[in-house]
Amino acid sequence: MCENCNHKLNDKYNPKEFEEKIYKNWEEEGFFKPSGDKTKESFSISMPPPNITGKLHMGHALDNTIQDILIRYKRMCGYNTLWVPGTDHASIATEAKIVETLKKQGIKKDDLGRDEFLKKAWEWKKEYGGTITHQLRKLGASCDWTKERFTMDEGLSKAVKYVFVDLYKKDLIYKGKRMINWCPTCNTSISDAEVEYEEEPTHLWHIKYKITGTEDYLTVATTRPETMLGDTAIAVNPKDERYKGIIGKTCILPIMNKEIPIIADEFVEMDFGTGCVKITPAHDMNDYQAGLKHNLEIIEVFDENFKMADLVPEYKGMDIYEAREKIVEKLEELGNLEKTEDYTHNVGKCYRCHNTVEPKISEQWFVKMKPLAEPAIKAVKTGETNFIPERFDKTYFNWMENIQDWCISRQLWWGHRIPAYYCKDCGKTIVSFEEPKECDKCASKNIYQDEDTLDTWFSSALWPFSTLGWPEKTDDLNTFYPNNVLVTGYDIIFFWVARMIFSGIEYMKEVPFKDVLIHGIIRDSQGRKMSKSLGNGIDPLEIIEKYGADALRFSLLLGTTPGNDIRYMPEKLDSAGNFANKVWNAAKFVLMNLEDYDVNSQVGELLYEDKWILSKLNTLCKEVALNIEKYEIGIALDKIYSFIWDEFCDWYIEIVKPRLYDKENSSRKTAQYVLNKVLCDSLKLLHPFMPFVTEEIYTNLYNSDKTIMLAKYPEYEETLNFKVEEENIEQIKEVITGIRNIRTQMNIHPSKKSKLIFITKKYKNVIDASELFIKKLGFADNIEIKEDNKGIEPNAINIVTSELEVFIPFEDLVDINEEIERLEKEKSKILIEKEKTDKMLSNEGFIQKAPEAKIKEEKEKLAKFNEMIATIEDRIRTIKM
RNA sequence: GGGCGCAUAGCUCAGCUGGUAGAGCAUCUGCCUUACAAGCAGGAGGUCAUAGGUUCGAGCCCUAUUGCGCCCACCA
Repeated sequence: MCENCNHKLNDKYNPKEFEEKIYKNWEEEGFFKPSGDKTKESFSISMPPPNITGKLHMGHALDNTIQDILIRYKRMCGYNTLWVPGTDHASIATEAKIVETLKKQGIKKDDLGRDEFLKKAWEWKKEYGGTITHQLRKLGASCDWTKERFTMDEGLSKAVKYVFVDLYKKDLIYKGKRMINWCPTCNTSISDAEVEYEEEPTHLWHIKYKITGTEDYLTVATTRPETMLGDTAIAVNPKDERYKGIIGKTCILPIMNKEIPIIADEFVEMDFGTGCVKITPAHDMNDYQAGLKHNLEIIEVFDENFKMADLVPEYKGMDIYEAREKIVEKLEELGNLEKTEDYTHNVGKCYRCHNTVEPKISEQWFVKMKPLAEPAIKAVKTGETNFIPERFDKTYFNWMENIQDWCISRQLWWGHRIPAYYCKDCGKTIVSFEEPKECDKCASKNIYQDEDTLDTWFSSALWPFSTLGWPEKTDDLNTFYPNNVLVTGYDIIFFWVARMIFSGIEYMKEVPFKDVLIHGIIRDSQGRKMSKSLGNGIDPLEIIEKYGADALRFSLLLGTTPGNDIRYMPEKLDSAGNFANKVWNAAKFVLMNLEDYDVNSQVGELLYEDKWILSKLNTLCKEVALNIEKYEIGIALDKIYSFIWDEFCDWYIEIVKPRLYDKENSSRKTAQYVLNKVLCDSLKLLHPFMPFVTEEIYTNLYNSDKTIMLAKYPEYEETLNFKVEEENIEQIKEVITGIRNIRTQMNIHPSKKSKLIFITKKYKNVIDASELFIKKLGFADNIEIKEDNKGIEPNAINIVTSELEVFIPFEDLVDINEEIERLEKEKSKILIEKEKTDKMLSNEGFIQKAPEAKIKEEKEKLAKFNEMIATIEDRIRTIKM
């Protein structure tokens, strides 16, 4: 211990006292920045940029804790690490938020005009856009804030423009009139991925259409009677015997009293409804396709605000549901409504506002997906990018292989404005990085820019390289692309992960990340999704306030597996807090006992227990590293937890106390050395998971060192592998547990000491060397070692373990008959175990086919059982004599 | 319609390439032992959803079934 160490840990673990201070210090010291050491391998992560409208929720806390653990671990391992933070402009969500804010001030978006609106938006961004990044600091995220980016900052906007122009030139972006999804609430087109389907109860209305020139009717079943005003055909399946005769004829569209053709198309399912479908090309994806195929007229039933258009004056201006009602009434009145059935179907909803989306024919910009998807599929197939857990590649393939062109234009103002310009005079479209001064066809200066902006995901698709300075050829790009891992939830594989993969391949000629670590979503204690409307969300900031960030992080990760949802139990926080407190107290103990310790002093010979704990620690180092490399974070944390609590605190510290309290003890310094080393390494191992407590303790213990963050992560060392001593101490532990067990059973107070008589030859040295702590932990005042059990009085308790035999002469406390009974019980327990082994070994198949090592192991076990049984039987006989 | 996940102690979950089940919380018993009562020591609690199969051996692999959940597709 350093001489100038005057620090003391406070009596109580109180994270509020140090978390903020520590984080500030880390950031100011620049510890989050890459080491810049080019001789070291690099390791990089791009943080999934949270929306600027957002505030930290449990999902962010989980996502960023995982990333922080990985980056802290790699940093301590000596890698040149970079974790790039940033935020996303989130076009739809933000625009909605700003519109809402303006509305409260009595201002309408359209009255303000585009430029003024954007001014307000940037003001809003400046004021609230940083909220979440400040909250991430509370969590302990060790990202390099000096490299923080925003999807709409200058550099990233440049990248977006560059990509748009380039894809256009490559003919991978085009503008066209298509049927797209339109959100009437957000007032913009959205992509297929942005539509969520929800089951909704509705009706199936059966409507009769009169076949022209006959008295016969066709019945059509529909969920959308209001769109019938725009019907331009009725379709049946060509194979349908029922309708064979009428294909090619016409029927009368009720209300409109219009003659429309009866056509045949394979897409009509014969066994659904009546087998007749009304075709409304303007308002249904399938109908639109059919309309194109059969050259049908496209009649829009709704106006641009999704109110009824002027097809029938009576309905003009009505909203969809009102019109539906009125039209059904009208049909009934006309006698065209055959029947109404209850029906449940899927309705498309906008993933942002959750209102029903409408299919709409509209001119939009699209990215041609097939050519981009192909190499992106290949990259995952060949393992250039791996999903963890693996099963998510199926989700990815399924989507990528069936992908449709991506609608990227949005009728919004907040976002990257599409770099397309139109000549008012000749109508030419000019897509260019710079705003053109004149039309390159007719030289007209009468040019205007496309009003639309790009899908927010268009810019985030470039995130892993645009944040590193692309399209400039930067040093960072060279060093940190591709990223090593992307950490995100399965809910944005389509939105983001897939799009980053094809963008990375297209522009960097290399996948953006090697691994994609997928985590689940956090649910409430009843398994429900956390949501604003349910009000069941848990605020991570409140938890940090109450329990500290370390406890929150711990509670989010202990016992979790990649890809699985987490049901969040607030009780987990108690155990997390208890653990932090445990570490704190252990450190306090070590500190108290190291006051007179000089780190530079000669270390004496290591005792059995010293080697035992060092060997355990050594194994732990190896396993934890392996687990983290495999992204088994929950397992790694569990191992560290049980090492610190069960091995170090419950055993080693207790074992070593007598040595420490005896200032004359020759091995006292060794104990101090081991305590110091084990605590120090444990803190380092734990640091990526619980950065704050570990830092607070570490810098207090070793105040010549500025931070634990940059300390070397403990590694496995062959010289610290003490298998024999490990086994020896495990045996002693078993005996001590046996002694405690008996004493509890017999209700003997700790203050009553006893004598312990060990029967062993093999363990004589171990017991001699361990006498001090065996006495303490075994409540003994005297230890005797004998080679056999001759002459032991009958009223002594006998404890038999696989390697050792111990007697506790409790004399008058022992009832001989009870002792016999107890020994018989012990014997039968072992017999049950022995039988299992017996059965295995007497199985010929086992002997023939099981691996040698396993057979040997079982044989040894059997021998051990036999020995134990013999020992117990011998004892019973002796007592009875 | 296609795909995926989950089902293990009272609760929430771990369980690696098959070797005979673990943790936290809760519960019971005894302890204020000078790091920690936010603690220590000890205990109880499981036909690993069901039925088959593969195997010397299955919580783990295969098949089927049941229940719960998710994703994709979109039959009006």
